[in-house]
Amino acid sequence: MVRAPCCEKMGLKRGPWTQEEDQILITYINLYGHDNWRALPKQAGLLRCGKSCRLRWTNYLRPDIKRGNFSREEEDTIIELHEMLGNRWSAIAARLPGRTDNEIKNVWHTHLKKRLKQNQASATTPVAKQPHSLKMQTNDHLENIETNPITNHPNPVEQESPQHSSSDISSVTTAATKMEADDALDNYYFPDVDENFWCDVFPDHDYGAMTNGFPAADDRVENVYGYSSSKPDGNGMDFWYHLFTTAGGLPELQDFSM
DNA sequence: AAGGGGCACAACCGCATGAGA
DNA sequence: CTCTCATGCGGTTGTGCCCCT
Repeated sequence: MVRAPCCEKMGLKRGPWTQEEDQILITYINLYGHDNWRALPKQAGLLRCGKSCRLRWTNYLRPDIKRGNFSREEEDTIIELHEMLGNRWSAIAARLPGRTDNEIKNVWHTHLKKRLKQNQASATTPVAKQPHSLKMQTNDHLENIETNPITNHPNPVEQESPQHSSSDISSVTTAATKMEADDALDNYYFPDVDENFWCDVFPDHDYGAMTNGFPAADDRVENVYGYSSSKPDGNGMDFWYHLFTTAGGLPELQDFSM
């Protein structure tokens, strides 16, 4: 398979984005969408490669991105999903509205891995209960093939989870495992996000609802997920509460509670 | 006050994969 | 069916900031 050249590096800018570049990209995408990332920078007048523009948009500029620290609930969710999916950050991100795969990847490497280590350490103490999230780091993890605690279906996914070591996360996840993980997750109710959600050009009249030049995406997000992002908790965790309760709950989560 | 180390986050790199010609 | 292109994805790196000594 011949790989397309990443970008013609001649004369293209790299490194951190400036506010001006951000604004140009936002304005262009709001007006014309991003049907063709490769052509986008040229048409928008940016000295960046399309890949760089896409990354900047998806990881930072997208209007629905939830900024700020991860809540404890979100972290717990990431840990649970990571158990099931391994290092499939995009799949995990798809289940965390407003969070990007890059963000989740970063928080995993900086916070959660550490936290799992600590849990693992405490789990080695005689009284400590074995945290659910550490099951895969032990040699007796094969027992977990029996039953997925969430789906109550036989599920080898956990067994295959690459998270064999919290300090050395392998990215080895077989295709079969991925499919099985997906099957397991398919038993959940995860609201689908229409592909067009990200591709839609914000119509001109939406500019009236823009704040500081950014389109107000809350309504769109609410419509897509069916949960209000403006609810008092502000975390959208109602969604996860609903998910976990309908799935029979995740008693293991208490292991991470404060 | 200075500087060294660690942390957090943004961005880049390269491979995988799907779509279309 | 094969080839090429565009994009998605995960791993890795670069850099700025903060804290500790």
